[in-house]
Amino acid sequence: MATNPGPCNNAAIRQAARMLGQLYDDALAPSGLRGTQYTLLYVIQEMNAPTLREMADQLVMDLSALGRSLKPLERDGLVAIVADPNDGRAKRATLTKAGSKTLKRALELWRDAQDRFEKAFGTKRAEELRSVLESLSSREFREAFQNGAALRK
Amino acid sequence: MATNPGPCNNAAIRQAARMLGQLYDDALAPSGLRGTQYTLLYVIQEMNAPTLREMADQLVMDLSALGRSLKPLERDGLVAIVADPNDGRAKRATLTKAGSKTLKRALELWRDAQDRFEKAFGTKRAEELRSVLESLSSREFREAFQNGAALRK
DNA sequence: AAAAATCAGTTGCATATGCCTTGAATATAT
DNA sequence: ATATATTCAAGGCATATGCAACTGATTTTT
Repeated sequence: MATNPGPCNNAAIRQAARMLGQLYDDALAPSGLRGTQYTLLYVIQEMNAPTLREMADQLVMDLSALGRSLKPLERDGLVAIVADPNDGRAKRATLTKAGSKTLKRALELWRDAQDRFEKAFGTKRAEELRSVLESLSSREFREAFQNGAALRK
Repeated sequence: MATNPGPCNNAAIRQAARMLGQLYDDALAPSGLRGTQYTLLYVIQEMNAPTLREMADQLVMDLSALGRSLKPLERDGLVAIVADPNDGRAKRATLTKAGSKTLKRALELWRDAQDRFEKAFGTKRAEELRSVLESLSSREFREAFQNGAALRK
């Protein structure tokens, strides 16, 4: 039974995130990227030069936090932040050649980690995990929680 | 379908943790505690003056990270770190009177948040969530992942 | 008992994140 | 066309976390 932080959903997810974060960080280490950085590069490629705002929304993260997280990647020449030609306020994140290359390399490591995850956790459970996490990250859930109301599916 | 950070388990759990963290932080705000701090106080009470090492193990977190997280609580007089009488190396975390009081107050806020969570997320789903998170945090899973093997259990 | 291996915490260094404020640019309302 | 509101990003400030190096204390070897 352990003195688990109570069945606190928040504590539980943070703990699991810390744990998994380390495993993925280790797996990606050869690429020089941390798990979070891999995600950033991936999203930049996927969204094709998104503005920081768009990226932050996509990742459900604070804009300033995102900006800071990109700094190390910029410094290391993997990401370039360029002004948006149509909106003087916006800036877009793009992958440099080195960034694309690093991402490509990291993708392989990531895939391997993902595979090991499925194997160790079980396909069924993994499916279940992603499913609940997706619900958690949804706007619907947040609103339902804030309203103290039930999730209307 | 959105450009979800790929079905990356790591990215997904971090995202969900960020989201939920904010909701719990908001809920606990009246007590002056962040979600993580609430957890620390709770664990200290639950484990009854644990050494930092014991706490760190329980929370599956880095010892130095724990030590630093306790600093603000110490500074604010909610937690006191005392030397272990039997082991010159160890230190134990204890709640001060103010700490207990704050925790008690926070507990109510937490319970409310937890309730809203169940209601918004659904009891069944909540159950599912805690179940997968617990598996994730287990030593067995970590080892299985690292060995690239399947979880024998 | 002396030397060697371990263990608990601390500190330096670095990333991850969030909130609030500020400045510049754009969009809206009048 | 102006004044006003909104939006994007940056900066200051603070917590959350991890790793590696280091010190002091305890345990294990020899």
